[in-house]
Amino acid sequence: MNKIKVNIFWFRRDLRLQDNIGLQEALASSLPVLPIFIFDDDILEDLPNNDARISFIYYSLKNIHLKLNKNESSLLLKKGNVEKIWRELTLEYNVNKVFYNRDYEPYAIKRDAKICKYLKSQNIDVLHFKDQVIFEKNEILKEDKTPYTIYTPYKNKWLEKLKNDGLKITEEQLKLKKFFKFNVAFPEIETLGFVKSKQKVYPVNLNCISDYDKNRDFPSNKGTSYLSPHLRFGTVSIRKYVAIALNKNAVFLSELIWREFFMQILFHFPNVVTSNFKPKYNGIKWRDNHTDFKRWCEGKTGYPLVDAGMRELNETGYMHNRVRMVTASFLCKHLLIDWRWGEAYFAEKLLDYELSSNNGNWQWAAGTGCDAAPYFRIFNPTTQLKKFDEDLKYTKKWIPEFDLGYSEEMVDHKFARERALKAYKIGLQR
DNA sequence: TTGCACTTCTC
DNA sequence: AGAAGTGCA
Repeated sequence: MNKIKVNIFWFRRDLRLQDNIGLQEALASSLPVLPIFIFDDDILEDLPNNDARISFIYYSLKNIHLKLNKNESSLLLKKGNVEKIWRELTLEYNVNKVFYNRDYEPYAIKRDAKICKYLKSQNIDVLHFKDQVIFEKNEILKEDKTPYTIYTPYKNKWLEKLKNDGLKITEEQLKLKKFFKFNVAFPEIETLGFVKSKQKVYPVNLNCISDYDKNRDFPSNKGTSYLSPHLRFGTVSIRKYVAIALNKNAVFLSELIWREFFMQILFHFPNVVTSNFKPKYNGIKWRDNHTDFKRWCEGKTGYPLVDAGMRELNETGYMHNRVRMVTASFLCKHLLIDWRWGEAYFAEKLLDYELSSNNGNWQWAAGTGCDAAPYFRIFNPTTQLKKFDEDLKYTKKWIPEFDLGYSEEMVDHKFARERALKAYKIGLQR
């Protein structure tokens, strides 16, 4: 039997048709392009079947599929062991080239290396591209060619390089005709074994960007961009938003640079996944208190801003940035609980969960990270509430029973503060 | 080597 | 005003 000759584009965390570098390259190749996505069992096994991120991925893919349908093509959706699926694909089709966009997480790097090796053993060319960042792994380095570990000099170099290189956004018309013509039904979400999540993903709020620096710290303001889940799964192009930020707001742009800063930290220092970036903090003796941890998770600490934040997270999969700092600081400092516990909880709940940012920011809050908050800087959850939610609008939104008299604080601030300072000091001496 | 600078504060 | 140290040029 004659197998059909195709090139394959492999969607992963770039779930869009517009300004998708690897996809553009695939469509510029000489063969019809078969677009595929694989739900990876190794990732899925740790997630409940109604996980909101799975639903978001599913509907983003369906969207792509429907657009392809208008051009007599389809998105080929697979689920299972990634290596096994690639073996099947190469049996079914005569694959000439495979295109994808690079991913920099430790798991993805390992997985892609394995798939590359297999494909090359089958004499299939593999072409991969930078798409999810402006500057990747080794593009922003110090004079001595080592990676930056301090944000500000990294940012300065990043901005300088952008100025020199310019921002390239592909305005090119999508070559829809180049997609492989075939028609497969797109499976229902239940057929794949998933359950549609009740949590919703907000569209990007462009309006917030021009006054981002003025509004972003107030959780009841409409100052949130809601961009993060879209950047996480690539339903929007980072280049588009960097271009907007360059015109409109330097603080907003700075947030996008933080994203890349932590991505290159994770790439160069993958041990941060399990260890303190600064080993001198390894001696801290955390209180492994499961009861206290549970109260934090459920938003029952008695500190209104902490509890409102945790409840927002539990209900919606989002949490305002300012409140993320307050809740994280509270767990690490007031409760003296290992930042890894908090990191894992956020990883489970956040719609925009990104290993590099989540890890980087948790280590920042704990004081163990690169360029972290000093260990003796301990957020006062009451002062933070007064500063950033004075009218209690945010607090009351997430704690409806607030007015009926709010519960007692689970730990006294002054006591907890001193306990943390002592534990960190002793830890540093160990 | 030395001087400068360091996301998001608290009391 | 103070907290302690160190990455970077």
